[in-house]
Amino acid sequence: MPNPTSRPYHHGDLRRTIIETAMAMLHEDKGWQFTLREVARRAGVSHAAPYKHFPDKAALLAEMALLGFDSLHKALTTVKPKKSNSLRDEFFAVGRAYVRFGTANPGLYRLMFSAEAGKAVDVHLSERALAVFGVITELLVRGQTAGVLRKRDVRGQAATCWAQMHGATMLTIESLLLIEKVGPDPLDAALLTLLEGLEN
Amino acid sequence: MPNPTSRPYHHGDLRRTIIETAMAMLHEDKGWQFTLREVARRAGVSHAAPYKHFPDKAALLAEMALLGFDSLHKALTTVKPKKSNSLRDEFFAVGRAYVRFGTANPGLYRLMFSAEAGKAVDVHLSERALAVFGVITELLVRGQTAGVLRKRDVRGQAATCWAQMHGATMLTIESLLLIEKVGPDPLDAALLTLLEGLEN
DNA sequence: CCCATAAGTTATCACTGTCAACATTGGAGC
DNA sequence: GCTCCAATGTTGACAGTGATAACTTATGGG
Repeated sequence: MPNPTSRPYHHGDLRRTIIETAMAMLHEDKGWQFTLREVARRAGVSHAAPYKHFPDKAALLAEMALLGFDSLHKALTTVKPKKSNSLRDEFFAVGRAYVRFGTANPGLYRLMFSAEAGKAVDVHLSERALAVFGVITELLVRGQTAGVLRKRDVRGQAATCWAQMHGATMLTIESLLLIEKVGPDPLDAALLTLLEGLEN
Repeated sequence: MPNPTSRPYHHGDLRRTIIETAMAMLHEDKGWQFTLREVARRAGVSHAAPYKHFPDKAALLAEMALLGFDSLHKALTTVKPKKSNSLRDEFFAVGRAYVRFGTANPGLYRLMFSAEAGKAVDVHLSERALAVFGVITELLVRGQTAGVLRKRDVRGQAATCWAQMHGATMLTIESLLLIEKVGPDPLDAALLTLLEGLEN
């Protein structure tokens, strides 16, 4: 007979719970300890239960990384510059949103670009990860057709922008771009310099 | 009596051997397994021997990261543009040297900017790590005084350059800047765009 | 020559990822 | 409504890891 005070034998939606618990742990970011057993413990489930939903620790991490790319993609596409419709404003808005996502979720962001997420290449080349690249590309294409940006290879430009944003994000996360060392607002300075290198 | 065929009880220079072995393992980069015990095994020493020279696994990693920064610093300072002395050439030479260092030593480079190297902040803020930042800054200052570069806050410019190079390096290491996806030479394109954003 | 101490070893602990064997349950088909 | 199966969860085990303690060896300054 089922004990009414204890949780039922079958959890019901353990897969989601595991991911959410793991995300929460990643968010706490305590020195990058991330044990599968601790996830199970926090989810109130035995240490082997996660293996019924993920073949591997790496599989769970890969799943989380992909969710991170989805989240980042949404953060970039839902950003709306306040009033002006100028490409410059949009460029800054997207850039700030990107870095803000990273600094708000440092553990997740690190995971997304870490080799730990299984065979990293597979994760990164996933459509969901490339969607982020697509947002930048689309923005640049519009800038080129509007005549605001120089007409160069747009993939190269997009790679440049991505590298700049990724670099700024990582250096911020790792506390390398300390404000007192590097000036008042390194991000805006970086975005401005980058934009001016792209503009006509 | 000492057995002449076996290694002597005291290794003699185990600290150096450990670091070199660990560096070699990092260079092989086989999926980022990095076991202290495996290091000891390869060094032909018992699994607890490294603890006589490093208090921690993190301490060894931190030491290696610092050596990496030294190495990167040397790579940047010893680069000599072939003939021309123009700042543009030097800028490209330094940028290429930076990314080349990262792609040539992906494991080490990842470690240098990874949170795993102990309290990462301490490592990064070390004088030896900031020396790399200094190389960029010095180059920019010269460019500004020569009137080639815009006279803006040089720390912000240096941060921008560092972020660009770091981002390009990481995206290359993680196989994200695939040539076929992104154009013929994303690095040169990025450096050119960056430079044009800095120039007068 | 002696012996304190640095430097290496073995043994052990708690913990992890992973797997196999077992237990429980919800639900599809009769 | 009953039965059985597959999905889901549990327990127990194994090898491998970081770390520490207790022990052993050799080296060099007095």
